Amino acid sequence: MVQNWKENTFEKVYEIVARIPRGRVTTYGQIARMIENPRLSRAVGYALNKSPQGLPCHRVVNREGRLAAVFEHDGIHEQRILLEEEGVEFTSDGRVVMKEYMWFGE
DNA sequence: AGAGTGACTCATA
DNA sequence: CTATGAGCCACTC
Repeated sequence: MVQNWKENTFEKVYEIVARIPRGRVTTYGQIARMIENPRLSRAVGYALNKSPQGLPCHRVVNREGRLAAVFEHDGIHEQRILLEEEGVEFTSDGRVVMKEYMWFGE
């Protein structure tokens, strides 16, 4: 059915995010490619904004290796703490070492 | 239907 | 490196 393809797409986004292994990160664009909509990166971000609770959205970063500014409150990046707990390394710029920790799915 | 916005990305300068 | 413009999709008014 095509009537709720949108919900389907969003569901896929949630599934993928929930599927990100511990200690790994991925990007919006990568998720978009996984759901066969490479140009959906923007909508993916929107979907994550409306994402249900319990989703490890802190493992989703942009191409630079940084997470959305909304995750930062009072000058503290909670995502960094969470990811560091999982073993993800950061550069001195505060960016994730994408080369080592970017997840391309299975 | 049209315009504005946003957790994005890419190409140029 | 930063700054801009453009393309993309979904949502809201």
